[in-house]
Amino acid sequence: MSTQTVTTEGPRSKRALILRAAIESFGDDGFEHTKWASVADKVGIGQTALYHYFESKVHCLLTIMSSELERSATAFAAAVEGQATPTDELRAAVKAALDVGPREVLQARILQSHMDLLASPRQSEREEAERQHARELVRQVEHNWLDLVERGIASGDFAARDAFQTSHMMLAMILSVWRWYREGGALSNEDVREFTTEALLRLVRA
Amino acid sequence: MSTQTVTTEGPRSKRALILRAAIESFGDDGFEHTKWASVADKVGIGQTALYHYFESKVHCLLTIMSSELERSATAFAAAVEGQATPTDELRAAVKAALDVGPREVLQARILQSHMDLLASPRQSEREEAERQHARELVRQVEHNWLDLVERGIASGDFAARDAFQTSHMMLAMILSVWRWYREGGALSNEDVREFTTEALLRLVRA
DNA sequence: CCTTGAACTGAATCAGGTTTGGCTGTGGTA
DNA sequence: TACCACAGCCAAACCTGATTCAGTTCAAGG
Repeated sequence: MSTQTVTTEGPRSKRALILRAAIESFGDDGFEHTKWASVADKVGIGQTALYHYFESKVHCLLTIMSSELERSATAFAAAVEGQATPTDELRAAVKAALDVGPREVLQARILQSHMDLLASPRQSEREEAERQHARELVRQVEHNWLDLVERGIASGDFAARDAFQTSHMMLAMILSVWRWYREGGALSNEDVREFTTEALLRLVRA
Repeated sequence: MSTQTVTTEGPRSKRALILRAAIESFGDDGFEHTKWASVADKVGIGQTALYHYFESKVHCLLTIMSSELERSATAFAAAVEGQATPTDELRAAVKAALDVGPREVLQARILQSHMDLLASPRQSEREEAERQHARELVRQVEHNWLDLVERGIASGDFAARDAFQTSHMMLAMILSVWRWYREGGALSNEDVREFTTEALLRLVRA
């Protein structure tokens, strides 16, 4: 028995396929609107087989959210690494945040739409663990930006203003892009990055 | 028979009470997490009585969203009315958007969390009608801000930059407040309004 | 009184996520 | 070679919570 979800991926594992299918479905049709069974269909397995890999539909969602958070946290660190000034760091961080493929866009949208899920505790042990993990990563991402702002203020590159509000606002400005941005729309990814970077700099510059 | 929802409020109608209870529950615990029946309990009626007023749980949610959109659209119009310059208009609009009571904060949060619901069509007629209505109001609100930006650019008060991206970003900056703001927290409503207004002005000013 | 319709209800029904119990095939090992 | 453990899978039963059914109550108007 047991719905002991796998931690070490076996060679025949369909975990990655399920995640991929779930991201597409959740991203395109919305989480509550997609039937868990339809994800199974997409992968080509029975509905109950899903429970071999995830404890529940929500657990799968939390996993997707964590993975997106993980990506954006590490991308930030990598981008900022070795930049000369806070201004350059900011440019690099924005590029890292916005220069992503279509799957990451979907993940970002999914993450944003269900951020509130991280607020209240989960019944199940594994779900709760995943939630805690995601919360930690959120803190990490927020901390990354807060730190950047504070470095900028300390160095005099950025104006001395409430760093907390500033960093939250920056994050909101960046993430808001996914609300309206569509691949192949009037504005290219490059355009958006350029605009967003300048907007952020206008916001913080001394 | 029929679940013909009431359009003209009768004197014994509990519609307003239901909405009030639903806003509290959806706002505090989240829409998917609150049981429709518990809303009925809160009001003191049987679960099925809810269907006399709303076609479904989602229909109630859509109604709440519309009402919040309506409020913010008209508040914007009223605030901007009669201001001398686009800069003054912006100040007034931000004040109108952020100077709201606790119930409106909840409604704003509910609205944001379920914006994606407006994307895909609904099965039921009345739900779909309410969705269309809400979409129209969203367009209206976005249009309000876009217009403001364009007026500002035309008058030379604001710098000439992509008005579409600018207005979306402004909206995001304002709405992001509800993600972290809590009544009685370290920052007063006044503080936040002040900070946000200045941030927006820095963003658009020529 | 009698009728009408808003307001309401308890008892089904239904949909979808989840649990149960068991089957299959592969890789390691005695 | 025989066997074992366990990842991977499934059909059918189950449970929860939203929704529908088939009425009942009650206040106002004629």
